[in-house]
Amino acid sequence: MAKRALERLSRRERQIMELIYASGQATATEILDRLPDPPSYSAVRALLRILETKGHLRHVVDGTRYVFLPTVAPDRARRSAMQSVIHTFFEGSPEKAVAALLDVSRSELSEDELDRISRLIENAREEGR
Amino acid sequence: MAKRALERLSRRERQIMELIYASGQATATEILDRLPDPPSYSAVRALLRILETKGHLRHVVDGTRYVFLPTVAPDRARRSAMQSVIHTFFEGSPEKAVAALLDVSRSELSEDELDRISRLIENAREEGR
DNA sequence: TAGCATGTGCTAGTTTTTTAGCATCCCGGG
DNA sequence: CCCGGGATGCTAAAAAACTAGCACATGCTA
Repeated sequence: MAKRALERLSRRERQIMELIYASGQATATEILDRLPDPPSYSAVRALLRILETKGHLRHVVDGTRYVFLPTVAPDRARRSAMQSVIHTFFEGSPEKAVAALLDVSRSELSEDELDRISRLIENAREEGR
Repeated sequence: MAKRALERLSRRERQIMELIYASGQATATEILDRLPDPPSYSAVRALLRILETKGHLRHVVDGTRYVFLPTVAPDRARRSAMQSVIHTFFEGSPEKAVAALLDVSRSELSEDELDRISRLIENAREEGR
């Protein structure tokens, strides 16, 4: 699957994929509820079918409904998304990205979280040796 | 300007905006060169005009050409993009986002950069007090 | 078991996006 | 001064995206 998959989707397709990534999985109704400028229910279902055809989604049956999931493993999707942001908005510089990240979430970061983040960096440092 | 501006753009519009964010500014020709599945030159120009009309871009004249720039300050755009990724892919957790970030850029992070990143976190910690 | 609520599949049609091509303008060289 | 290259503006039309609505299936409950 292409790395820049999200890039090639239409507006609605992308909105839907992002919703599903954000929640891990979703039914047509849930998506409809969360979609901005919500279209019709049918429209959502049509898009889900298209996304499934294109290979971006799969579904499992839950009683009478379909629950949709990304075909790409969450972990892969995350890395890919992060890499993409670093490239597009931070000139490829992880450092600048971290700065913005801290800046954006400053207010909600607890001491504990900062500790854990520090530790992540220590680990990275050690593995780099 | 809406925070989720990128969300509402069409496929091509978004591709172009991302290119321009990535390079800071660009001419029609440059964009054409970098666009995946490149359309015609005219098509690119039409899209640039639309983006300008919608208020996402502005241009300055450079000799005979137009150089296009985002109307949103880079800094704002960055934060907004980062926030968006954290929300969509990391359940709103900055910690998870940092983890992925380090993971993705591990190979290219020097000791120095890790130092500077550590310092960023120290600063955040102090300001939190 | 009939009726209702909630699902899905599909098709046809509208709307938006995307595209190409032509007319025009401006600059620099011959 | 006249021409060619390289820009832009605009419009019409092709292509893609998006949408609505109908037909049918399933489970629940009165």
